[in-house]
Amino acid sequence: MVYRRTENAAQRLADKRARILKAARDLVAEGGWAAAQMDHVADKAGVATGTVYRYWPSKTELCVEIVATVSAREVGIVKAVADRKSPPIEKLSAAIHTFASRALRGRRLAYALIAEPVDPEVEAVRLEYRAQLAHCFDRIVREGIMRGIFPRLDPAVAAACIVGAFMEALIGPLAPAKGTGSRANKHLIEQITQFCLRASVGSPAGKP
Amino acid sequence: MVYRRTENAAQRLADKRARILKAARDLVAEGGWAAAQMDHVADKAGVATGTVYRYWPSKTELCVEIVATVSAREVGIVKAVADRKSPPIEKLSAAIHTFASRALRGRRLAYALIAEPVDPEVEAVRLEYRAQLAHCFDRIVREGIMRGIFPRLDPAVAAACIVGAFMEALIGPLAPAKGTGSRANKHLIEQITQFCLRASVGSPAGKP
DNA sequence: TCAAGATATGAACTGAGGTTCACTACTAAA
DNA sequence: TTTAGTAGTGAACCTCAGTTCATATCTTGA
Repeated sequence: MVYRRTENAAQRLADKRARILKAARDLVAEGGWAAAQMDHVADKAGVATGTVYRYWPSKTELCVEIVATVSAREVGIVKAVADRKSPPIEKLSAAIHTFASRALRGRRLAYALIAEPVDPEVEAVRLEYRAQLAHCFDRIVREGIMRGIFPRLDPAVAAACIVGAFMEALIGPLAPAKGTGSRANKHLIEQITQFCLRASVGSPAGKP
Repeated sequence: MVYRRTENAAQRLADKRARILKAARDLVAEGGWAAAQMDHVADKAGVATGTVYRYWPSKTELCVEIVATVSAREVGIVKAVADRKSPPIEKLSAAIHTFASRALRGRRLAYALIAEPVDPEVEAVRLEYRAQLAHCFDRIVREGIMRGIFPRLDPAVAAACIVGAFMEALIGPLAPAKGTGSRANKHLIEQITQFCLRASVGSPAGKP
């Protein structure tokens, strides 16, 4: 046997996989999926093209992993907000606010994950992400209706509208891209939150 | 000179261009941009691949024309609603309703035009379309605010939210695709309209 | 019917990007 | 210091889709 056959072997392999994954993720964050060409990924990771294929079986699987890891994190955060014991209105506000500020920090990546189509296999994971995100809002809306706080709207449609609204306003091509200042971002997030709250509750932040 | 050099010559050319354009548009409507490969377009139009290039200089220009013609029609319709002399609330409701029912009729095409990215040149036209669509809503919201009917929301953000909301709920991948029945569609459109109205006005259809 | 230009054809070309593989360089046990 | 096995390399390969062009076919005025 050669090379150390210790627990480190597996560790080293995982590290390298992660390094390549990070390189690819960074490229997507900079220029979307189009920027994540395999030779660029290799360059960014500081290895040769062929080496990438020692750690990832195909570009598709690499992309799937990017979507899976990043979206698991984001959904987890929003889900945590939805699981709180506070009133639905507060939860809705917090969930939108949380997601929005995080998405704004990495607009390009958020856009790639949410809106930019890719090949079918990656697309499937991406849609799962969107569905989970919508599901978080669906639950909040249901709770609000059950408690008689929200009007009788269709929770599924409302959830889709909420996701669509902040996606478009935040990271969509119509989003006011100029206002990259933190002040402008704050305003943007507040406006979006108000919009969605008013749509769900009938008045912003529960103040009628 | 050969072939009739009458006013018909130009007409025949225009007809053929249009026939190819329609073939391409139909393909996009069926399977999105990916389905609009040049040889498929040629097949659909009943000509050879090379013939397509006698009438269209490149795939890009063909796609640009698809986006331009279809979106000009849709924006025109929504704009007409926004230009009416009726109260902002009614206009907003009508604009969403109009756009939504039309988009539902051709979901795949609407999705391709609104959400599916393509190559940069086509993208530019596509963004112009979205911007014009948002602009219609921007104007309605502004008018509502000026008249003191709508709360003081940022019209640009609200417009983006409205467009995003109904896009996502109507034709986005999260849209309830199963409910293709006209009853389900009616419900969907109503819910979306209510959502956006409540968000802008504070109560659905102006009934507080 | 014929000539000449217009129109149509589709096989071949081209470039981009994902993938492979014969080869080199390295590591560590013997 | 071998040496067997592992990691790394990058040029070559393959596929796919857009584009071209030499050739064939058609149309109309003479």
